[in-house]
Amino acid sequence: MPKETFFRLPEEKRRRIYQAAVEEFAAYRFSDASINRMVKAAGIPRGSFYQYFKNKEDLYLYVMGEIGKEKLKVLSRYGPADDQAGFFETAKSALPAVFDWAESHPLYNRIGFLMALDDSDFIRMVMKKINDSQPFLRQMLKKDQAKGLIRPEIDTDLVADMYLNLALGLCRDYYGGTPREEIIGKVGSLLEIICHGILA
Amino acid sequence: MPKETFFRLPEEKRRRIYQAAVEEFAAYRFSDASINRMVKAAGIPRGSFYQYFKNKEDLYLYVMGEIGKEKLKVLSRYGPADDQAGFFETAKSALPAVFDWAESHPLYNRIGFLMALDDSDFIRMVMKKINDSQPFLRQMLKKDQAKGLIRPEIDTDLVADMYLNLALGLCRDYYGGTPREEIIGKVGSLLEIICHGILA
DNA sequence: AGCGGATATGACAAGGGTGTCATAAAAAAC
DNA sequence: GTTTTTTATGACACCCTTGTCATATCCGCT
Repeated sequence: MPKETFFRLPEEKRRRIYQAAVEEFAAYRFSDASINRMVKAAGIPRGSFYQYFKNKEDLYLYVMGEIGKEKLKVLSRYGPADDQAGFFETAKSALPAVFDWAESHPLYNRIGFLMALDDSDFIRMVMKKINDSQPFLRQMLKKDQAKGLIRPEIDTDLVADMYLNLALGLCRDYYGGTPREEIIGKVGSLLEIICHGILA
Repeated sequence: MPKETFFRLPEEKRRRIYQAAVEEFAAYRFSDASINRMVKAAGIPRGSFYQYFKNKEDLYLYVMGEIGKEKLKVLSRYGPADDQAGFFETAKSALPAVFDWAESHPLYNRIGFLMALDDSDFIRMVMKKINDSQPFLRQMLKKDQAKGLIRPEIDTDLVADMYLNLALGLCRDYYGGTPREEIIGKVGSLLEIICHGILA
């Protein structure tokens, strides 16, 4: 949690600092991010930073919190998913929304991606917390299986991990320069394969 | 390539340096590895290192070369895979060999794993070189498709990427503490799902 | 105007990293 | 034994990082 002083700052300055932090964390993994660079970009003296935040971890958690808020706001605009829709329809229909999110918040998206490349204890902890707070995917698969849509011997949690892993790989391709159209095509193909692979 | 001086070194010292380098690269990604730590572990003065190697990149490439040699030696012991065997049988039957390799060369394996967490240009280049030199998996899938074992509309290169990505994820689980038996079970299930997903 | 708390600031300490270089020592050649 | 070549070595210069702290400045209140 940032210190009180930070929230008492004039709006403009606070935004400047936030922006610089986001850019730093989108350019470097948490472990490689530098407060020196960040304060320079924000145009504040180094000492001030420690007046606003306890340390780098504190800043990171604050940024993650803001990203979470924004994500919730955007996703809620897409309305609650059809309660009866299965995993595949949901995954497919959510694709545009996911891409819209990624392309309208490229920096936020990059921060999320870079988390997967960081093996520090701190980031592991953060990722675990985020994962535990988003069990939608897993529940949806379990529901589909209960309905008999998915073969009973399939481990749905494994499928969820599979999907998330593959998504991460595609995300990497995306940052490697593969164009959006191609990625969308690949996601479709992957879903198709998994679909064929687990359906009853 | 190390400098001539390095190869003229007494066997014992050379091995000591190599061992320290392997341990350093298995403990830290290339970008985070420190020559300071390495020379300390090897018990040689800092200046000597630069007498043997041009820089960290030079050392890394040398280690990778040695690992490659060792891998080739071990894999060739398992004999050439049946030329008629398809992707799934091969992948399944190769599982023990892969695990044996990983468990008998834990440090080498860790180095390979850590490469995937490094996004420096240098490591990207190294990974690309390694990937391009091992097209077995891709060719095998194409052959299966030509035989009509795999549906014609499937993009086999995508399947190869899929498999490699998933393997990487499981590797991560492995280092996260998931026991060998569980991983093997998961690999089997994943192969099963992909199999069902792409077979004709 | 004067006081006091909040804020701003850059120097500082202490640690890390890399690569170079002059010199010392050892080895080899003569 | 002297000269030449090879190797060994740690100090050095320069870069970076984080977190602290004494001091300066600002701002609101009396």
